[in-house]
Amino acid sequence: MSIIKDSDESAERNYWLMKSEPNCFSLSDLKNRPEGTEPWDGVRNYQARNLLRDDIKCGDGVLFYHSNISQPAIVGLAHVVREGYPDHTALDPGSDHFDPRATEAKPIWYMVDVQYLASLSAPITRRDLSQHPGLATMGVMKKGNRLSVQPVTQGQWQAVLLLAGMDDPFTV
DNA sequence: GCCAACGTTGGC
DNA sequence: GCCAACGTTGGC
Repeated sequence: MSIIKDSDESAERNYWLMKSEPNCFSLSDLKNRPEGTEPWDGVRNYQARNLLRDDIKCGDGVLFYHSNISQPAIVGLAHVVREGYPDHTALDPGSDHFDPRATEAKPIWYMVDVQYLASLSAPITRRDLSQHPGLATMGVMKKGNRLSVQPVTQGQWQAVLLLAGMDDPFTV
């Protein structure tokens, strides 16, 4: 929530960073989905669940981050096209993300749908981030941080786009 | 492959 | 409610 008074709707937009292991689900996997859209399922962490269920809204911007590889990096942009709804993979005994405690009435786990927007012409690596004063403080850079969905400030979002040499997809 | 950091579980 | 044990994440 911005404290700066602004009648522009863009002031309502929030920004997030979402991690994915590209061996599991990469940015190009997202791009190749129908409509470039995919449910962000399988999150099994309560802090991230709360964000998915309560805070992440349609139209929010997403930095797509590849983790657990030799060069972890922000690789692209996405946006939220459907707000928090029950993650049905928790109910599926055949799913890797099955949770026997989850029921239709009490789903426990939630997800959002994200849609591909753009790939960065060059990934922004952790080294790049660490050398940028405005980005070195990002949550993803903190040692031991393993939140797979985490908030990003508008300033960080803009700094990433500036570094990437891209126009903000949300500005006209 | 190593290992530090973290979240969760479960005994008490 | 405490806390040790454990499993997982994820950078390096």
